[in-house]
Amino acid sequence: MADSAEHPLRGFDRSLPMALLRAREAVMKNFVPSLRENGLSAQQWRVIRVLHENEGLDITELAERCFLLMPSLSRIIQNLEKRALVSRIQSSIDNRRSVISITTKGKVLFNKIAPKSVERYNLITEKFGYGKLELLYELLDELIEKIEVDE
Amino acid sequence: MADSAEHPLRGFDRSLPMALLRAREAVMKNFVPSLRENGLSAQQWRVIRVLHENEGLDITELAERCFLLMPSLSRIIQNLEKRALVSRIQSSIDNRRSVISITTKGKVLFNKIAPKSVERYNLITEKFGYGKLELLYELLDELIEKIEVDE
DNA sequence: AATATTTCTGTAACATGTTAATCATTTTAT
DNA sequence: ATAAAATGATTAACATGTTACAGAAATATT
Repeated sequence: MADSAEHPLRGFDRSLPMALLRAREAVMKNFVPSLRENGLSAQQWRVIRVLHENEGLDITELAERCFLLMPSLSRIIQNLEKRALVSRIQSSIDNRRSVISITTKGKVLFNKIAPKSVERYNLITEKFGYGKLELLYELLDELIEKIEVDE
Repeated sequence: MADSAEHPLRGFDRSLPMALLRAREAVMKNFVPSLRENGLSAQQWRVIRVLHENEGLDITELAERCFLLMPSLSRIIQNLEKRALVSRIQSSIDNRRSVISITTKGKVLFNKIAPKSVERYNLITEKFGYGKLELLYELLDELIEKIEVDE
């Protein structure tokens, strides 16, 4: 009864990855432009934000927390470094490792953008409802957790 | 009381876009490899899938249904066309318009991959629970709807 | 100590995301 | 009918996603 013969492929509009993608796009819309005004992509903003929360991370750790793959992050750091928004220090203990930090200039940019992020989040909370938002977080966390068990 | 002074920027781990992205990645993991075995990216699969559901779409319509931007879709179609998985017919009514259809070869590939997609979906349903999954869909739909009102 | 293995990081190559610009074809306005 | 505006699709240019590979340094094994 649970075999695929009785559960044909869901209509594309009802596929879970698409629903998640659409929701993400809706949430990000109207925030990306304000990032662009400040010369940042969404991914660059992720890096700045994580480094602001947690100064001095090696690139592997940073990739995990930003949920970026190493090759992408490698290029992003090179870009941000050129613009002096982050700095790189070679570890003296382990010569393979680089430690990345946010610069003062990066912090200034963070402080300029952060209020817009908060504003966006507050608007969404207001429109959708605090309780539902919390419920959504719980469901998403549980979904991830249960999928990733023995996988 | 709802001003940003009392609601500072959420920890990055609790940001809604990240939660949605992580959930999406978890859902797609272990399906992308089986696509790759068949020489398709996730986006190419989306196009094949939508064309299988709905044969004969112009590129603008296809972009909307696949949730792809036109430049991406334009390249993807060129790729799939070279591989004879889709075909393009110039509209005789409107010379600007191209109508894209899935080929027999494309349908064969679809039928090869679709069961794996169903299998993946069934596994997730089993692990997460049917009721919760439906609830998640409803929440995501409502989130999108409420965000997009007058925006 | 010498070798093998693992780890950290980077590069290569190609596909896609994203904004802007372009080009041809319709459609609208005058 | 003609000029202006809108539309469908593509290309350009750059950033990122993704898999595979490579190089250097640390660690483990022998």
